[in-house]
Amino acid sequence: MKLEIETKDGTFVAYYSTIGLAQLNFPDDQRPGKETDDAPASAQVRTWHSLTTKALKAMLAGKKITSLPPLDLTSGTDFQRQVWNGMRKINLGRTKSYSELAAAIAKPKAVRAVGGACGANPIPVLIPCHRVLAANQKLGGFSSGLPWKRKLLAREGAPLSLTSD
DNA sequence: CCACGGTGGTAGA
DNA sequence: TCTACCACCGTGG
Repeated sequence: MKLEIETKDGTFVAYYSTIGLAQLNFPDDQRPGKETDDAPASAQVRTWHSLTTKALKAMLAGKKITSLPPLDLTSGTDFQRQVWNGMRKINLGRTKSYSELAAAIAKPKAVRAVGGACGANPIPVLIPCHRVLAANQKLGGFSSGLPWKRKLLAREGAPLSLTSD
């Protein structure tokens, strides 16, 4: 099930499975989604979508998220889910480096793999992959465009010493 | 600044 | 299996 979200920053696209929110795309991001059918959204999906919309707009405004729909992370591997869970613990306005995050899930040497897991994150913004920086406070990468990463961090007031354009 | 080796996980052949 | 990627990190010119 595919539904759009209009924001001041463009139109995001959310995909829902029977479990919950499965994917969120940035505006103009053509990442393929798991669209199953075009039946009308069930009452449950509409409830989820309203939560997603509210949460996304809060994030874009740099505000704290109060509630989230259930997330369908079954597309990821165990390792990727560990990483995603780990980064959901990073608070608003805080950042962690890839190596700190690797240490947080008890795999201090799996640093590069953590980077890979961030890129595989199907639900950016709500799973705050943008709060993960490289070691020296450098920006690192971002699959859907570095400008978004900068923008999100700036909106929530995260410290950005070096921007490494 | 750049080059390089050591890493762990993933996708594809 | 084996191999070639990586949103990394430290060290060393």
